[in-house]
Amino acid sequence: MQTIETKVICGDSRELMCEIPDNSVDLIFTSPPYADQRKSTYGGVTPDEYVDWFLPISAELLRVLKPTGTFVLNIKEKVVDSERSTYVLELILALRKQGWLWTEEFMWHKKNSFPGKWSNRFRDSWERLLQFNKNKKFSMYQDAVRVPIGDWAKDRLKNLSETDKTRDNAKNGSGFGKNVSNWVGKDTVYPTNVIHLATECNNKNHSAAFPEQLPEWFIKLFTQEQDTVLDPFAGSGTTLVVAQRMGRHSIGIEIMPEYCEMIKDAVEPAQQLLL
Amino acid sequence: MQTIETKVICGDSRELMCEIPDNSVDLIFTSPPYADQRKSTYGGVTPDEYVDWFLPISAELLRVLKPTGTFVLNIKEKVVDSERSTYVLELILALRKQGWLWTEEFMWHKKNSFPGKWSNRFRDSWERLLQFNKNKKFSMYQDAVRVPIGDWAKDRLKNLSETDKTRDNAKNGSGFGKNVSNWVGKDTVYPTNVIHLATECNNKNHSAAFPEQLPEWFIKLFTQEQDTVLDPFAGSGTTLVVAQRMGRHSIGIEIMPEYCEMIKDAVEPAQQLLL
DNA sequence: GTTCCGCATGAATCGATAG
DNA sequence: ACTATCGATTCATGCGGAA
Repeated sequence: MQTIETKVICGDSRELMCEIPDNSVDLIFTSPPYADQRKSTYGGVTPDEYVDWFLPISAELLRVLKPTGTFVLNIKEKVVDSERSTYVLELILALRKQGWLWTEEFMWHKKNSFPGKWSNRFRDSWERLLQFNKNKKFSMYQDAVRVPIGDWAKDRLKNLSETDKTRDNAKNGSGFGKNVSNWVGKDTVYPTNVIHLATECNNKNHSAAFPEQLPEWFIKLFTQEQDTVLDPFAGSGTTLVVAQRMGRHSIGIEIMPEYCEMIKDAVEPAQQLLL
Repeated sequence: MQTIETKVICGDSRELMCEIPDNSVDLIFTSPPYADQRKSTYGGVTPDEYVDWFLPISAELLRVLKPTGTFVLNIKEKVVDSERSTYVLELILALRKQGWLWTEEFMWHKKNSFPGKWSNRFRDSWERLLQFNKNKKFSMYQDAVRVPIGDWAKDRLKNLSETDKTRDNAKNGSGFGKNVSNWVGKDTVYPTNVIHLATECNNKNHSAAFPEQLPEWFIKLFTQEQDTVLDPFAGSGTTLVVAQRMGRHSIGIEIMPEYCEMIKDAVEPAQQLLL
């Protein structure tokens, strides 16, 4: 019997992250408020201010993340005056200067982004998932996210299986059939850096910025049970809910009181995990 | 009867672009050599040098492009020392300083990306298609690239009963209901900014960096017949071949003599177009 | 004339080994 | 220590020969 802790902190990430000890977090997964032209909305930071606003927070993230931990940032720049803003590009460069390694850029392909039409552009149906690390060596559990092999394989391999396996065994004779081991259990493969998920329909009363499968995928990939996940912009709490369900400790910080209450309702204060 | 001209120039883009008149090109579609760690390979430019190497070329591109024209750049940064290089980000910022507008970033999802397995990353399965313009107003022929409606949309529309539509119309007036009425009975929709194509499998004697459908899509989207397409890094000539077949004039520049000959063999010197 | 299957082949990346 | 080269790993695709 193990306890899974899910901690919700209400307030500003810039002030409250000091409560979190150094090198204590295995995964940071967050989707910060995107820069917006309009001020005075939730987290209304303009594109110009964005990097300066973010850097103090990421400095704290760098402090609390374990050396083997990973920071995943879900973000997509908006269109301002017919152009894509460049603040995300500038943020990546600034984070590297701050000491982060920019390990990878995953792409989330939002399959069913809602229809719409503009004269000078098509619907935006992808978002960036930027992976940053403190060191070149970090924890990654690739087998946790294997996916079924593509449909092409079913057609190609269906008549091939039994006869081909025996033939390969006979031919090699001596050694342990190298090829055979490749074919056996070949119904899953490793994924790529393109993540194919539908956006969630907001069937509940609150809408999340991303579907539960998105944090789930990264939590599987970068953490094990009993590890700790941090979301400094918890929003409606999707990351925390998923982390708790998956047996990971989690910490969420959220500045909007109504979201805070929502998260507290959504998560159990302490969940018992059977080991 | 109209003549379609396909011009192949052998040599260095930096020197030979001066032959092209100002404001004469409708679309630049190119895939420059990606930055490479090793020197002394084809186009061996290191990541550090890349921006400085590219800017003189893009200055010429800015000159020859029509005010309503579009520049599409296919590129993807490699991994260097366990990190993604940042030269593409820096290039985008530098191009904006040079006067280009960064209108959009399309995503090419390569379904059959190069295989491999590593301890710290998955296979890279996408490339950037950066769209730059000289002005906010540019030519775009969206109807030319309509795609068959996706299965998800079929399901969605199928389950959408009359009452649903009325209710939605009543609820928020504009928006969903209106769009749906546009959709009903249609079997094509506008695409998104994610392009889903497999790379060409080179069992032929020529290999191209990208499949013909890639330039084809952008040529459809940004040009009409009799327009002019430029590829300053023509490579095996895919862009030119496609442009010619689609009834667009084209100019290609290529520095490697053997590729040059290949292109000249692949394209007809002057194609007769029946109007 | 179809359909089926074997095979080669990539805009790759890491880690070990060698100079 | 620092760089250059090489082998191992892996999967979707289209061609061509076979059934």
